[in-house]
Amino acid sequence: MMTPQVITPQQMQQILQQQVLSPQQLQVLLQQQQALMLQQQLQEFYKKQQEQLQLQLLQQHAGKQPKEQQQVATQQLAFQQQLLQMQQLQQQHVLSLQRQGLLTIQPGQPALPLQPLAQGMIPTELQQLWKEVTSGHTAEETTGNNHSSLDLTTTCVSSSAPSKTSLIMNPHASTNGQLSVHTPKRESLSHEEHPHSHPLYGHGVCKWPGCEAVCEDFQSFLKHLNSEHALDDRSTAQCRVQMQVVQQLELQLAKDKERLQAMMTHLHVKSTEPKATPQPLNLVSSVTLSKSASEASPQSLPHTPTTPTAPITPVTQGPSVITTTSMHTVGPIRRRYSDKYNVPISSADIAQNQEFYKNAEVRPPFTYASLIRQAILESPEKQLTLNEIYNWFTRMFAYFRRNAATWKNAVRHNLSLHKCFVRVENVKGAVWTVDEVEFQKRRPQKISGNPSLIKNMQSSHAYCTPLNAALQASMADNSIPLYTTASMGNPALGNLASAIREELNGAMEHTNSNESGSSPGRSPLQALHPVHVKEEPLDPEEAEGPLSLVTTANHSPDFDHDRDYEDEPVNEDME
DNA sequence: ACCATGCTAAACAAAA
DNA sequence: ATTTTGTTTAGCATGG
Repeated sequence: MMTPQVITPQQMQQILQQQVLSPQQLQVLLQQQQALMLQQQLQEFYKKQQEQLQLQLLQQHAGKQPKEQQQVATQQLAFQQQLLQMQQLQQQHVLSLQRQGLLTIQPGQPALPLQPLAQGMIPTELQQLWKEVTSGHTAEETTGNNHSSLDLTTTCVSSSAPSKTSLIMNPHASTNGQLSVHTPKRESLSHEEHPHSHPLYGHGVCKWPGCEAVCEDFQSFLKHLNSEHALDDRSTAQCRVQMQVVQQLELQLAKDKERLQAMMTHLHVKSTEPKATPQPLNLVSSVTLSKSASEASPQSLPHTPTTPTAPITPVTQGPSVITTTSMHTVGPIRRRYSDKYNVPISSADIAQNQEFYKNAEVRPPFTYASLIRQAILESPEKQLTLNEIYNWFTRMFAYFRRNAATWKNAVRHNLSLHKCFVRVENVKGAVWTVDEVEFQKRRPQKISGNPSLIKNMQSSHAYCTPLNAALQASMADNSIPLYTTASMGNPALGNLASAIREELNGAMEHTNSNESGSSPGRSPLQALHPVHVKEEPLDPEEAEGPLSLVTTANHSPDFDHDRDYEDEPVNEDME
C-alpha cells in the first residue's frame, strides 16, 4: 500500500510528534528504566555486601563482641528491606513494561488492514520514522538513502508478523512464546498466581497503557479488553508507542549492561549478571536486529558517542544521585500534535538530548522562539547575529540541516515577531539579544507542578495518563526546579544543565533592568542600542515572573565552539 | 465557537 | 543585480 516514497522531514516530524513517542517521551521512560536497572545493579552490590557482612558476622561471632554484631545485623536487615522494596518496584515496572511491550508487538503492525491513523500514517512511514528514532545502529545510511524504508518495512513485518491474529482480539494467546518467561513473577513478588494471568490484567485493573479500568474478574477484563482496546486507531497507536518504548528500552538496556559489565570488570567483581551481552529479549529487539541486518550493515552496535540512539542521558548516576537542584527554562515546547502521547520535555532535556538531536533528524520539540533564545543565551555575549543563530540551529539540530529556507524564514519571522527578541545594532552589523523578561511574559501557563506527579511517571503507562499530561505541561512550560527528584526516576536533568544554568544566570542577572545593562565591562553592548520596540501581538498585563530561576553565581567561561559549523551542510536538502 | 499560540508561506523592503 | 536580513500578513493546525 502506498508508494514507498520518501517522506519529508516535516512529515516525519509530524508523525513523530503525533503518533509515536517523541524522543523525550522515550527518554523519560528510559530514564525510569535506567533507574530501575541501577537499582538492580545496586542489588547486586548489596548482595555482595551482605555476603561479606555475613562472613564478617560469622567471624565476629566466633570471637567478638555481640554489640557490633547487632549493629551489623540491623544494617543487614535494613539492607534487605531496601532490597526487597527495590526488587518489588523494579519488577513491577520492568514486568509491566515488558509485558506491554511484548504484547503490543505481537498484534503486529504488520499486514493487518489497519486504517491509517488519524494523521494518515502508513506503515511505511512508521517504519521510516522508527528508523529515524531508533537510528542508533543505522543512522549513517539512514539519513543517506531514505528509500530503504521498504526494507525496513518488510523486515519488521517479517519479524513480527508470524501471528497475524491480533492479540488484542485474542488475549489468551498473549503468553505465546517469549512472553511466558516473564509471567511467573507478578507485581508483588510471590503473590497469587492466577490461572488467568494476563499481562494486561493485574490487580483487577486493566493494564493497558493509560487505561486502568477496573475489571472485577478476568472475564470482565476480557470483555473490557475486547471492547475498549479493540483493533482501532487508538489501540494501534498505543501499540506503536509501546513498541518504540520497548525498543528504546532495550537499546538502553544493552548499553547499560555493557556499562555494568565494564564496571564490574574494573572492580574485579565476578559478574553474576546472567547475560551481560546485549541480547534480544523479545520481538522488538529482533526487529531491530533484523532491521540492521537486512540493511546490509552487519556491524553491530556502533558505539560511537555520536550515534543518535536515543535521546537519553548517557549515564547519570542513578537513583541515589540527584542530578541537579535546578532546572532551567529553555522555553515552551511545541505542544501541538496530540500530546496524549507526548511527554514533557523539560528544559534540561534540550541539553540532555543534545547529542540526539545533533545526529538524528528529528525535529526538536521546542518552539522556534525557545530555540532562538537558547542559541542566544548560549553565546558568550548573549547576542548573536542572524547568521550565527542559523549556524547554531544547524549545529545543534540535524533537523535544521534541511529545508533551510523554511526554518530560516521561521527564525526570522520569530525574531521579528516576538518582543522578546531585541535587535541591537552594532558597529559591524546587528545582533539579536533576548529580553528575558519579555520572554518569560509570554508563557501564560501556570506553574502547576507537583512532585508527586512524578510518581506517575514511573508507571509504565505514564505517557498516556492525564496526570502525566499535567505534569507535562508544567514541566514543559515552566521547568521550575521542582522535578529534580531523580530518585523518582527522572534524572532527566542535569547533563548540560550547568551550561544552561550559566547561561541563564547571565541572562537573569539583569532581568529587572534594561536589556543591555550589566555586562561586565568588555561588552560591546555598550555601543549598542536597541533599534525599536516591537508590538507583541499578545500583551499580558501581568508582568510578574513567578518563575524563579535559580541563579548560581557562575559565569560561563567560554563557548567558543560556535564558529565551526559555519558552512557545514546547509544545503543538503533533499528538495 | 472562540481565542491564543505556533508554524509555514510569502510578499515586500532595506541593507549588504 | 543578487543575496541577506528584517517586517509583515495570511492561512492553517492545535489546544484550552
